[in-house]
Amino acid sequence: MKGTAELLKEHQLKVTPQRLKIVMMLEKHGHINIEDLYGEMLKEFPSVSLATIYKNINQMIDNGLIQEVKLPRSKSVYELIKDPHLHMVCDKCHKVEDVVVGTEKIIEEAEKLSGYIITESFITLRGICAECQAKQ
Amino acid sequence: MKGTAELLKEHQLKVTPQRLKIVMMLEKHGHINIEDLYGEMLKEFPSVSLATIYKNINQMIDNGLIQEVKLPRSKSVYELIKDPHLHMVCDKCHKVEDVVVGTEKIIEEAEKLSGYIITESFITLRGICAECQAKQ
DNA sequence: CCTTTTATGGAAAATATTTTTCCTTTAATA
DNA sequence: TATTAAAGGAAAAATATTTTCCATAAAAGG
Repeated sequence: MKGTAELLKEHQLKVTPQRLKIVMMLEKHGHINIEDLYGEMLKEFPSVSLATIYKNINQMIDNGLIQEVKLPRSKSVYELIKDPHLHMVCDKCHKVEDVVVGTEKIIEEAEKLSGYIITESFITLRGICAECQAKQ
Repeated sequence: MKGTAELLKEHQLKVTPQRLKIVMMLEKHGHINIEDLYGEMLKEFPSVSLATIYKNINQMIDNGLIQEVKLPRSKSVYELIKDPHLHMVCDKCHKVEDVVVGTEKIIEEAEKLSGYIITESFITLRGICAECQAKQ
């Protein structure tokens, strides 16, 4: 397993305590929004600034370490970049999960119908997660 | 064909000149963001307020007439609600187009893998449109 | 039509979100 | 260590969105 500090260095980002914490939060939660990230950061760095959060998130995006995930009906979350996957959002508990599903069929059909050459796909599915189904 | 005023009435929205213009812009452009919509509105209603744009857009969303489309790397656009479709965004000219593609396969596989019951899907594909390919 | 009711539009203020500036401190590297 | 470049934090600025308040306009009934 790759260390968090190494991950930062590989993306040309100096290793600072704040950045380590941000990446560790992403590793732990998978997906997190600015507000929640700021709240968590405050616990460990009581004087951290929202500007620091934004500056770091934007740099991590620019350097290809993380990406923004725009979700229907809610604020964007951020995640470490990994193999292509789609997102599932639960309408009840609002958790976000990754799922790896083959998308070649859809992409080929869309290319054929539209004439586009497609370079990237963004797929989000809304529904009720298994746990919330069980709770009803 | 259905009149614009009727469309508003069907969604419990009073017919006002400003609302007619907003819906006509959506009918004409297909997709438009707040900034561009405001710019177009100003041409016909020089004293229109951005608050009016936002209030109306939000009401039209609440009443099921339009929906927000969140796009990667750019501002949200709005569109009239119609049959399910996915969005294609051109990296060169930034236009947004609808394409109707069967998504059952992906959704079934995602449901099976995740245990979710899926109620809605949001798919956006990035690439180069046919016209921009021809231009190179 | 005219009146009444209720919602809308617009101006301004308020709130929320994101970015920038400026200066001190810290990380990297020699 | 000493040096250099970049990062963090406070505050302000910029941007985006929502709310408030009131005059006006749309809808519906008489």
